[in-house]
Formats: sequence, structure tokens, C-alpha cells
Amino acid sequence: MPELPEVETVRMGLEPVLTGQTFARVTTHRADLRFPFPENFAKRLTGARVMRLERRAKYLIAHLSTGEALLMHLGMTGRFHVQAKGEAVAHLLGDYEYETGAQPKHMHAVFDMRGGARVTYADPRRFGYMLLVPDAELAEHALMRGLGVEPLSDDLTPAYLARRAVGRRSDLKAFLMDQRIVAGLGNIYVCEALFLAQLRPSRPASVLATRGGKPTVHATRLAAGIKAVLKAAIAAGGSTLRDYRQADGSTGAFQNTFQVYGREGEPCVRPGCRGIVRRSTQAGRSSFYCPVCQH
DNA sequence: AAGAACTCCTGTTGGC
DNA sequence: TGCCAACAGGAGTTCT
Repeated sequence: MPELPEVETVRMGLEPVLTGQTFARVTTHRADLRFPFPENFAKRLTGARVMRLERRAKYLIAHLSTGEALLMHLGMTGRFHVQAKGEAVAHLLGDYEYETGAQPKHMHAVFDMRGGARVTYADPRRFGYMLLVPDAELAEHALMRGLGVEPLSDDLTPAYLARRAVGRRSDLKAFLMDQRIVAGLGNIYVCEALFLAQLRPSRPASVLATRGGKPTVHATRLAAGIKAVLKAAIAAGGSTLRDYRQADGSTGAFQNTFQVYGREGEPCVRPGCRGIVRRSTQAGRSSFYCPVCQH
């Protein structure tokens, strides 16, 4: 589910209740998500203080006073929710849970902080996971080491895209979905960024590559399109399709602003363009694009 | 060795 | 209403 804007929105929601706060009690309701919870997960967290909560790519990373880092990924359907002390959670519960007091289905972990705030993690598909990694080893961890540039940093430039695209055989869609190139994009924002750049998802990535001199106009437009769509999505609180919620339970709003994603058969929104948005399948995932203004 | 296919898991939706 | 197939925001692993 969550791509960079959603993870960043969740990070901002969790920050005030986690940063500087100490875990009082940690409960898991099953042994594993995508991977098993770390050995002695609750024990290693209890009493630990969160020094800093950062996002890298689609990962949330809580740096702890114990010298470990709690590395979290939401997969497709992971949701963190913050409850203030005593806050009702009826909107998270089905009738059965509400009436019996049972844990909501798919609520796999509960973090109680000293001071009373509670953070819960739910994840129906369980593609998410949590790991504990020594802080000193984090940068070299297998999941972190190969990650590409942060798209909202100054590292993402037309020249960077042009350089990484040299000799690529894959299409632009696969190129941008590859976390080793640009970290944090997913299906939605790749489609939207390619629309803004007026590039077709099926174009070979090598169209970005420079021949000697300057980056191509494609690379320039694409770098700008990626940054623009991500910034706008963060400002809107992310995109809610099904499962995604901000940490306070509210939905994002950026799905109302999609230019092509999920708009198959609808007219292209670009002024003056008479195209009809098309859907195609690439690497088993849907791509949406305007066949008239994206080349 | 890059790139595509398959895999994990559950829920929802659309067609018949 | 029921049943089944297709599909969903990700990405590690296995294949070719």
C-alpha cells in the first residue's frame, strides 16, 4: 500500500507520541508478520526510549536508547494507529470485537508508551514487518544498503536519472519501481510522475540517458514530476485506496487528485488533450497512462 | 547478471 | 445469493 508519501505521513503522525518517549509495554498477538518478530521483541523494547523516528524509502526507523533501531515496513496493508489515553477505538473494531472486547482482527502488535499513549499495528495481508537491528549496522543492513536516492533530496537530479538509465533494457515503469534507483516510489506515484513528465510507462528507460553532454529533457521532466507528485501527496496526507490511514485514523486526500491512476476510460485531464486514459499490465502490475500526451 | 516470474497473505470486487 | 477469478499500495527469492 503505502508508498513514500503515506509512510512519511504516518511518520509525522507517530513522531509526537514516540519521539522522546519510552516503551512501557509491548504486546504481539502472533509470532510473525512477513518475517517472525525479533527474538524477545517485547523485552528488547520495554524501557527503551525513542531518540528519533526517521523515514528512509518506505521504511520507518525508530532509533532507540538501547543502541538498536526498530526497522518497520508497512507492506501493502500495514497500518499504525495512535490512541490517546482513554480514546475509544470503535471505528477500528468490527461488531464482534466491539461487543466482546476481543482484539480487532489483524491487530498484530500494541505499543503502550509511558504516559499513556498507545500505538497499534494492524496488517491484514501481513506483508509488513518489524526488525531490530544494531544502529551501527543499519547502514550496511541488506535492506538498506542497496537503496537508491531519496527522491525529495537533492540527490535526485536529471543527471542522476540519466546516469542510472544508461544501458538499461527495462521500461520506465520497472526502472522507477526499482527501489535501488529511486527509493520510495510505488505503483501509484510512478504512474502519476510519468504522466507529469509526459512519458509512457512502456518507453525504454534508456530514453533518459544522456549521450555525452547534458541530461535529456525527459530526465529533467521526470525528476521534476517525481518531486512534484510526492510533495503534493504528502501535503494531502497521502492517498487512501482501501487500507491506508494516517496515524490518527483519518484518510488521505491525494486519491482525489490522481491524474491517471485508476482512471481507465476517463478523459485525460491535461488541458486540450483529447486522450482517454488506458490501463496496461507491466510485470503483473497495472499502469495507467494517456496514449495521446504521453510518449 | 539484468530482468521477468513467482511468492507470501487476506480482502474486495465484478462477472456469470 | 453463490462461486470463482482477477486484482490490490510491496518486494525478496528464484528462475531464465
